[in-house]
Amino acid sequence: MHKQEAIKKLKDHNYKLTPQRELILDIMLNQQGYLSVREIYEKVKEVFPQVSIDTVYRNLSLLKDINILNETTIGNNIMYVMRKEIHNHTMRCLKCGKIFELDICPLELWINQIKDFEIVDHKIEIVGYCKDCMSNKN
Amino acid sequence: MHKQEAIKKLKDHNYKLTPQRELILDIMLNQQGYLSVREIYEKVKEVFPQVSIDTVYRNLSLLKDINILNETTIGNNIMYVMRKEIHNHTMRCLKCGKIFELDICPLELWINQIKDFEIVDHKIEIVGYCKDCMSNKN
DNA sequence: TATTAAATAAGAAATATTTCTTAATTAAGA
DNA sequence: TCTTAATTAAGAAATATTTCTTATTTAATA
Repeated sequence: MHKQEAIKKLKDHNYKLTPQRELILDIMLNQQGYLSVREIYEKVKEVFPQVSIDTVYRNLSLLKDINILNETTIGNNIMYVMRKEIHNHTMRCLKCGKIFELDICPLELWINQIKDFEIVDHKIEIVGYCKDCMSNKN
Repeated sequence: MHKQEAIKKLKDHNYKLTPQRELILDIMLNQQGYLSVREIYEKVKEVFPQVSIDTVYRNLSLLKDINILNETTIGNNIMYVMRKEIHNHTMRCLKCGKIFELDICPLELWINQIKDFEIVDHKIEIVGYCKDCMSNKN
């Protein structure tokens, strides 16, 4: 997702491009992994110290509603990440051979925590049994 | 980590094996991925409806202290998983070729959310630059 | 530039999470 | 079975997160 694309989506829905909203967009565009609301709020405050946390909640939720961000819940925690169009990760069924796209990247949750390694690329290969083959593996 | 091993660790530290503590251990042993404190608390309550959430916090923290559980923070959320001895996932440096062990499995955070697929195995391959080679890639 | 619907900050309110205190209970070993 | 240090439940307290209300400000378009 490019910035112009995101801005167009906002306009198409008659939402305004406020400085706060644009900053949140920039933060998410410059971020590989998932961030919690609090982490995003802290980053916004660096530029707008007076920002209301309500503004952050409101905008993240809105950006999710118009499919700019993906929202996920880990434990009790709401987290956001830029939406991806390309699906690099798949699950392959050992029985029927069907390939299922993983619309999430498990690595994105960890990327922020890996400090001593500059990640260039990664592959994830999951194998197992799909819904249809689960009960009939032979 | 097997149950007897965990119990021995408790005894070695002069900790008692209470029913609540044993249940928490069982829950974690029967769980592939990370769970939040709340998720664990809900499971404990199914057996001990009167359990205090403080008991859950206390025991999880204790089990982490004696290296039975791994604790991680995702966003604002504390999560726990059984400690693994086997490191299946590595990061390989493109420059010096060194292999670094990943003591976490990024997939464990997602495993609980994958409902329609029975995972048998998975591989994660990360490539990039290690700390020493980051600034000198040629 | 004037208009107006959308968005904002501020603060309160509602929930949720985490830690603490205390008195009662209990696991484990003598 | 007795003893005792460890553990517990209960409830309060301290924090943290999320939502709501209101008055004010502002982006976008005419």
